[in-house]
Amino acid sequence: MIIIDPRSRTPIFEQIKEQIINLINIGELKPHDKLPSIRQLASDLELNVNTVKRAFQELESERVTYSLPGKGVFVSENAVANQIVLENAEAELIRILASSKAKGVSLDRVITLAKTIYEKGDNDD
Amino acid sequence: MIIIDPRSRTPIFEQIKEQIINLINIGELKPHDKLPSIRQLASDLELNVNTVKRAFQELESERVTYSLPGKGVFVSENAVANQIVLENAEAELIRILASSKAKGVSLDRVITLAKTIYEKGDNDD
DNA sequence: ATAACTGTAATAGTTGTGATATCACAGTTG
DNA sequence: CAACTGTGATATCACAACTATTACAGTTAT
Repeated sequence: MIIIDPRSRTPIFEQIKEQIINLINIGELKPHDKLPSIRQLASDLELNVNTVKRAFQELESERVTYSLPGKGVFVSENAVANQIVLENAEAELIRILASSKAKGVSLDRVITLAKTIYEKGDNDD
Repeated sequence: MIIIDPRSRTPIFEQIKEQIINLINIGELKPHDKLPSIRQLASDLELNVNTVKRAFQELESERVTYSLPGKGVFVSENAVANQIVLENAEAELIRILASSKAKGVSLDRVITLAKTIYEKGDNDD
């Protein structure tokens, strides 16, 4: 369900967040679906509970999920294309785009790269 | 010449690198131009010498500059649109684009943001 | 009610990184 | 020689990511 790359510069808790959000966006997870338990996921991914907890905590603070102590963590009603997530993603993207421009990456090149990434994979047909 | 934002999440040494590279790309700094001395720049920006040193060190390892101990640091002959810098910038951009996609940012939105950023400012006519 | 699950909380320790503060060394220039 | 330049090394601080461990409280099924 979720794959972690320990060697990535992207923090593990971020990878978890990202993949859960993606699963929601592609419809693999639907509103009110139950996520794997923090302990179970930590065990499966061979991570510490705190790491998974942090990912889930941030997802909840961004209104992607809600948690019921004792029961589990669930996908929020309005989780698809979540506004807070979108805004954060765009803010980061804008930073990197400005940096790319400063470093000499052309606009055409940016668009080419974007199209390449968006075209490949993750079809749900 | 260079402006540092201490509150940015981008490390200071990265900000220095980026702005020097940008100055080179827009022609403000030309090959064999002398950069301000490490100590001078550190003093001007109210930073530690080591922080500036690190920026300059990485610029040199990326062949953007070369240093002559006792004389100073200078812009490399082939510094414009430097290959190593470009590749690093693109690698980071690709990561963020993949992340943006996962988080639900549309391709159209990416292109719009890119165009906005690339259109404004920094003209050298 | 007890066992086995769930999320939550707190503390401590490790590692890596960004940044500072200092001191020392060596080459260059006036 | 004095004053500049880059270089090197060390120590220290702060913060972030991650792990380890222990504990507490709500839920569910037997």
